[in-house]
Amino acid sequence: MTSPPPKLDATELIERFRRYVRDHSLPLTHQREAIASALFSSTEHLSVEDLEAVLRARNLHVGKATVYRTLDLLVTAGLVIEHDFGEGFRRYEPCSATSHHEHLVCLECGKVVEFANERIERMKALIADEHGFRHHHHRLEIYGVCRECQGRAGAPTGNQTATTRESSR
Amino acid sequence: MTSPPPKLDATELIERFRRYVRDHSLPLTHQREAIASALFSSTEHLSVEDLEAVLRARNLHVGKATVYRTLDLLVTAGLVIEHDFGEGFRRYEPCSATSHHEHLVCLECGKVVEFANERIERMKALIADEHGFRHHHHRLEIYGVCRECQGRAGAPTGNQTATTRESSR
DNA sequence: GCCGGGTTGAAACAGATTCTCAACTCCGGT
DNA sequence: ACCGGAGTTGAGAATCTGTTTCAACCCGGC
Repeated sequence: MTSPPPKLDATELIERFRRYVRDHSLPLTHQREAIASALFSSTEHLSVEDLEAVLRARNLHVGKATVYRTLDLLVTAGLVIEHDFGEGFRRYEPCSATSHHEHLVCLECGKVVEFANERIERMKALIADEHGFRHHHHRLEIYGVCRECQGRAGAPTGNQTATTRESSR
Repeated sequence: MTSPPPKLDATELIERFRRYVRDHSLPLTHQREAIASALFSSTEHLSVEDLEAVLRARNLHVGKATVYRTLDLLVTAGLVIEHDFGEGFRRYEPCSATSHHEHLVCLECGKVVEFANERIERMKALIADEHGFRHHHHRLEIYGVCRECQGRAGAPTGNQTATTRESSR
């Protein structure tokens, strides 16, 4: 009922990206490859800041405008999913093999766990129907404290997953 | 199964706010009353911009810093709920009598319809459990096109509810 | 190798929210 | 009613994410 969704691997995604770019007669620039590869090589939900860190670690300099533009392209191509967890900025996730999944977000360490639930899927369609809405997409996030963080209970936060950062907003 | 949630009325909420402020030995300023009263008198999901418009219409000048600070106070007091519908800014809603409800958001006109669903409520608790999360809160929004907007199909948008505004982000 | 359209990047810009800090207001004690 | 001090206010500056601008540059077809 809830299962860990396997990801398409990075090379497969890169390949699809190349195909997409080619098929749309867009130039395949170094920057685009660098950004796509950096994002696809991660299984986290990366923010632009995270992504820039990865690029920097690889000694690549890419302007932020290009990062944003390429992310938009990847989203349009359907290879990347954009998330807004209410932190004041967006996160990007390589498109997984499983059609749709929801997120559990840890309020302490920022960890994000994915889950899929067929029943919720059906229910949201039903509810949209009931209210005369043509369903387009939805967003379900459960916020709480993960098992590990419950361990060091009440600890005044501190550590952060690769995916995370102190979110004030 | 899904029902229109009745709101606590404005005077009740104002009263609670006064009590909260008093009990915490905070000064009850004109600005605070003005902001609370403006927000409580609406059943919409107001943005700060909306709220400032209401205040302006009442011929009250309140600095935006104060608006934000008072909203934080109201949220902390548990009298107002903060929402982020991914528009790039937040909306605020007077705390309703019904414990919890979700939102249907129209992508065309920005209308927000509320609904409550006991089954989803139970399910999200279950799922958090399954993954070892101590559930804190969640967020479920269904985005689609409302009946009215389906009527003038494909119309390039345009009209907006009181609650809304063009959202680019 | 040449050309032209699409891309890039630095910097300016935009919108929401927060911070700064001097002036001011609330309110309890007198 | 008056004082004093703690907390609040507001104008503007600052911050932060994200977008736009535009001249220089790169990709890919010829």
